[in-house]
Amino acid sequence: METELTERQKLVLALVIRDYIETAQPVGSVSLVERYKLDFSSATVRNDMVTLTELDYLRQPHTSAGRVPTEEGYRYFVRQLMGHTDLPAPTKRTIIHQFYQAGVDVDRWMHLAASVLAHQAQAASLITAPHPERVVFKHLELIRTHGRQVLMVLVLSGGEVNQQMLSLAEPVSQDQLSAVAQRINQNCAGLAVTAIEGLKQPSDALEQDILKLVTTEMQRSIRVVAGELYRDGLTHVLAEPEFGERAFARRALRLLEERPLLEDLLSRTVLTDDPGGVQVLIGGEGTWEELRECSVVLARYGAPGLATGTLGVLGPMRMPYGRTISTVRFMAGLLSDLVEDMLTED
Amino acid sequence: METELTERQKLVLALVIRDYIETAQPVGSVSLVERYKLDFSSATVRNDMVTLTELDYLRQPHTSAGRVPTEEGYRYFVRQLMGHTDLPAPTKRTIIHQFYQAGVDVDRWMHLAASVLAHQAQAASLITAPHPERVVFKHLELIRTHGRQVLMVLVLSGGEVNQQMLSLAEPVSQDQLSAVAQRINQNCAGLAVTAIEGLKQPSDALEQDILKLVTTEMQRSIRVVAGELYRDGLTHVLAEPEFGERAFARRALRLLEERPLLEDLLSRTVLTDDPGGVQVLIGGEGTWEELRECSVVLARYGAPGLATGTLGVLGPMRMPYGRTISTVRFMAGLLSDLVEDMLTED
DNA sequence: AATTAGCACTCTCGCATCGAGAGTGCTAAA
DNA sequence: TTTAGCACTCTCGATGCGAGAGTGCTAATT
Repeated sequence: METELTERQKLVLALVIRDYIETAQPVGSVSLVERYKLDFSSATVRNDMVTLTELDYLRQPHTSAGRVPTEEGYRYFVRQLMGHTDLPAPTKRTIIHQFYQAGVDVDRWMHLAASVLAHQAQAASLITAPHPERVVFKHLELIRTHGRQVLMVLVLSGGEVNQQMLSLAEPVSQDQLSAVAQRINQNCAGLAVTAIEGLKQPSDALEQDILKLVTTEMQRSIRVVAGELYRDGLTHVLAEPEFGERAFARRALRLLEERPLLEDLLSRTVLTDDPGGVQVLIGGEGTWEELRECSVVLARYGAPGLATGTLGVLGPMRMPYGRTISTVRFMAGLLSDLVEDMLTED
Repeated sequence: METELTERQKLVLALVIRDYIETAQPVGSVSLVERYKLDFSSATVRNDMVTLTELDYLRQPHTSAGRVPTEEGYRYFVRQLMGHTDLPAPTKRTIIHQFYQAGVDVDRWMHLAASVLAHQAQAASLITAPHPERVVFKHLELIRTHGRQVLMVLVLSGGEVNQQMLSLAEPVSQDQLSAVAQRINQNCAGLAVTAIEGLKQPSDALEQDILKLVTTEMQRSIRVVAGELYRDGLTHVLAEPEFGERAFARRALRLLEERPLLEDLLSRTVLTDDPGGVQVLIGGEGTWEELRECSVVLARYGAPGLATGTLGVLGPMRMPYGRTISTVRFMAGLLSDLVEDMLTED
């Protein structure tokens, strides 16, 4: 088990990680005692280091170089050693300030959140828009725009709005459209997707088509990763020295750019619904080759059971976990409040 | 003037550029004659090269290395030497095929277009959504979503749709909202923004607020760079050898990531309204430090005077201009057709 | 007058060598 | 159990050197 470490060994591990995070250089026994004014000698540190190396918490790039944390080392650190840190109050105020001067547009909120997160964590950020977990039909509008083009605006529970353009087979007047919309609104208000599908279908062909589209959209909206994806700060990861090898940097950025990869990552990461819960993925966890040198800090936000989204940060494995985790946690809280606000008095 | 080049010198310049684009290596006189089986000697090529170097079309990284094109060299090449190329028919078919299997959602069209463009050009692509140049009010919907939150859906000419969330001071019923929307729709249909502002204002406070918002949105929508920005293929630029220096890559990607920079670029680039016209910006043109090693190929698309957008590609200066330009031109044509379709029978 | 062969010269790049520095592991003493 | 001492290892930067590629110049050729 993990409790076989002495207190001093834990301290050494923590300091090595801390130093390496700062300097990005392998850290040796002598420089460690000097730097942190330890009251035991470098030889002692060396002995502890061999133990830690045998346990696969540390690694040496080559004989006679300093030690570097392994993935396991980081994991142990995050789990046991790090302790809970919280964002300093002034930082919190700064974030809140930046945040609340946006308008009321959800889209802008998300952009801003991504930007703030990326800036604070000095890493790439990603956020999925909040989306309802149980979708209920609220309102439908059909608006004729040009020719046979019709705009369908579908409002679902949780404030989610889908809009989509349709091309009808033949021109229809706005009045006809309004009539269809009205009928559907009366019949379906408050129904979940299954209930709508079970509804006795009316004979009107247009109405039937529209209903089909509505249920399709509702189903699409129920998937885990739905809605828009917001990213920011991609260039931050280029600044890190571990990405001197461009191939690394490309792989990491590709993950953020290609949606299927990202959805895979988000969906395969079982996220607790616990709003304070922040997940830390270190070094791809053996599953994602693209993340070999990276870590991801993820959190779910929103109102559990009603509407949730995901937000996270991607950075180098050598990442200030304490700070990053508390930033992510704090932002998740902020966004949860926002969702809460949107849902009040439903 | 530029006609002081002999035919052979033009040929040499063209070949040097062509070779450099392929190999990314400085090209020397001997390898040039060998590679392209020229019927004059390397010494002759050398003589031409000194001329071209004096004219600032070529440059040598250091004495006794091969020649490399300068920005001026590329410009001359694009302007005079390149000749009009067109995309091969099979490629066109492929693109069209990929393209037309998207749905009818404008948002998805744009995403897809960015993706196709990035893939074809093997570079970073960017597209701005089409937006009307003369905005006319068409339709307004007000939908109560949650609590005092109201969704405003504003349909403008050209099929542009704005949606925005409002927080009202106090709760209003859906019926009241519909009534207000109906009144506004009747009064404002077909009016431009100025006409609406000149309208005698009704006494209803809510209606007045909404009208204010409507005109604000219409004004926002009229700006040159408006609406959503679509990007793709950012990682392609990392693959190019010139970005071995990470600082370069970062600067270039920053330009694409930070909206203000990008808007500056797009707005300061005077784009001809000519739909076939493709603009080529080589090496930042002395204005954009971020683009020192890059070139940008831009085109306007859409229906001039009605609704237009911009699309473009960012890649290394060492870029296959012929292919890229024809790809951009072709995509601009496709998107123009799309806009055309949306506008038919307005 | 334009082109070409020949040649000396220059500069980069890859490779090997070498010494300094940092760090380790081991052993013996405290 | 901790620590001092020491021999050993390995990287890294500097230095030197030779091969290769390319240039510029001059003189001969067409």
